[in-house]
Amino acid sequence: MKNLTLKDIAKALDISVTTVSKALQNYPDVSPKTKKRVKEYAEKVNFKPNSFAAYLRTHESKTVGIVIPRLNHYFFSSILRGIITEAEKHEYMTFILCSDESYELEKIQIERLINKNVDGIFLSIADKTHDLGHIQNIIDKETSLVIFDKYSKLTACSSVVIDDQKAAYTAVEHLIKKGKTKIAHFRGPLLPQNSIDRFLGYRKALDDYGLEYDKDLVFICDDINDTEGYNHMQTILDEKIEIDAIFAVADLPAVGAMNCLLENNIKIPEEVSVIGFSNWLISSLITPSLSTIDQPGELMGRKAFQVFMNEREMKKKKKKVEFKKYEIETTLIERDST
Amino acid sequence: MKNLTLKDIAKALDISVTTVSKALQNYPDVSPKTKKRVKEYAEKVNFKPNSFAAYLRTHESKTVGIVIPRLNHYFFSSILRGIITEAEKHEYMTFILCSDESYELEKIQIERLINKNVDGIFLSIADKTHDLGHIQNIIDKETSLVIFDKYSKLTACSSVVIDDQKAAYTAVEHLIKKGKTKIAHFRGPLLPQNSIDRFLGYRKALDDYGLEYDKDLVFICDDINDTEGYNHMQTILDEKIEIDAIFAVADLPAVGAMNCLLENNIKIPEEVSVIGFSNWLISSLITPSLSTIDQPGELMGRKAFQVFMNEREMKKKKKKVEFKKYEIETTLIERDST
DNA sequence: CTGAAAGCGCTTACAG
DNA sequence: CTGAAAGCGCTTACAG
Repeated sequence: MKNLTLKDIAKALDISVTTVSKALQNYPDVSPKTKKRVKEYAEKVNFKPNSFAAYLRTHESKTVGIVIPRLNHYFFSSILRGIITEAEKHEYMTFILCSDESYELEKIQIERLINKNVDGIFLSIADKTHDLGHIQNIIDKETSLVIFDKYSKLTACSSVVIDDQKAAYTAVEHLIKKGKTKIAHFRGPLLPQNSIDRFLGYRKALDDYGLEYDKDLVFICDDINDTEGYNHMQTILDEKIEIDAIFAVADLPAVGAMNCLLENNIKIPEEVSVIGFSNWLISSLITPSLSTIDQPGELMGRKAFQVFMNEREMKKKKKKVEFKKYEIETTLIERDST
Repeated sequence: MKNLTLKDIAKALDISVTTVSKALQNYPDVSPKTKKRVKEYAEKVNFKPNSFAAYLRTHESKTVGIVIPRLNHYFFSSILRGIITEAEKHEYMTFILCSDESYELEKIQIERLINKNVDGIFLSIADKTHDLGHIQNIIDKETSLVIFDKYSKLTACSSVVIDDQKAAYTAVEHLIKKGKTKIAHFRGPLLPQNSIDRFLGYRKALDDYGLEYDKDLVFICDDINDTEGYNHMQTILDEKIEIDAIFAVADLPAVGAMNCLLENNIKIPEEVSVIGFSNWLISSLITPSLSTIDQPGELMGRKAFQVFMNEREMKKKKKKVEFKKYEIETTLIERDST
């Protein structure tokens, strides 16, 4: 079944292609009568203009792309959901690509999106990304860019993030208020800003409450998964490091740590409290349920798309776009592990 | 920064646009010398042909679309990963849309994809889909279609699925071999073929091992989540229905049931064994860890894309495409809950 | 208010 | 082996 074209409609109604095109786009210089005829007919035959042909003239592809570091990841899936849902409302389609936390792959994926002429790119910078030239590249083309989750001070674009430092502070403060004094931190890798910020929030809470910072209580998770949490906890036990609480950079390492504690019959939260970060589905389903910081992914995704749309409108009106850092609120979720 | 065009290259090398185009596509009627010049230059300036313009001639968009019922869903995320990874290898880009298990939305999403001129659509039919007219619609256009996860006998297309009946049989057989005789089934909704098949596998295992089927031990999960599993288990306790095992249609209801059992201090697996289905990440992380059926999503996704590519090749060679049902192997994963 | 014409950036049948 | 020309399906400046 061949797709209908403007030409087909023009022929059927015995008017010109030009008039059909203008009528469908509501040009003011088409008579109401003609407009009505055209629109009714187009509706009847379910005509949709070919987006590829339209692009060639308008340079709008009505397409955006997302690059995320992980695909099978609760938080990023929530973000996807937010972006896609909002995109649909505005008749946008969304390409998904994954960087696998690799700098090289991230570069390639961005290039792919640029070559597909997307109108905008949504990016969460990979953990291993140490250089932002490829991101500058997006900005140099006329493609819009919105960064989410991972913030970077260095790029000329808007970002939708949370206040990681504040959120981490809240988590650690919560542990302190529960009477904990020897709080370990399972932190993320060294490069990404959010793992740095969560670490800083941890330190600040210790400082503010007069607890001494002990670098031997900080463990790095290079991959943010349960195994790393488990292993770090095992190390703590093996080396008899004294702790009474853990603040983990994310829920999975927290869950890993809890499983190690459970296997060793260490009581949670009485002997060791554990708090995670992100509020993955799993955190409410395990026993004991995991206290955590809720990081509203879907909301962040929606916001990111809205920012993109606004900036696009501004550009179309030739107004100057001001880049902003949008911060989404997080909440402390108290459960049984603290 | 304007994008380069064939024209720019032609001008730079002082040859015609035609020759540039042919050289880049390795036409045999271009001299090796010219080819080399063109290719080297194109490489140097990082030229990529505009895919929208190319589409207008070739009617290949190098774009596919996926419609899944759930976005934040471990199994579907694995499938996404499989399809996207394979698509990338073949220079395809992937649109993601979500039907939210709704028939109406599924219809709309498919129409959207068709209007974006995707070369192929990958679909897991929504639970609420009761009519397949919109799917026939894809087939009527020249768009390729591959169905995955949810199988339907009625559509003229290939599908990549598991043998749900056999997999369910294996799960229930496992419970029986552990000495369980009063096995409840938390089944999925009535419509989708896979929830029917898992139910049939359950019944067949009971039959084969001489256990009587008792319809009062079958509970329907309309939404396949933990809450439904929890609630059904609560009902069983409230109504003092005697069971010694549960086979759940998926991991989440199994986890919900386990949480209800734990709260009531009922020993797993001694008093009640629980087995799930799918092998979500969570099943290995909870305590006790959940036995389940591994359903290799990423593999299914890869296979689905390969099927699409093969059928596309066939079509290009004007050969007849034969639709097949590809079955991916599942494995029983024994853990602590059985 | 309507429409002929140019052009977006490609591909390819055809002529030389 | 090379290139002029037509055409994919739109949009829009321009003429009438």
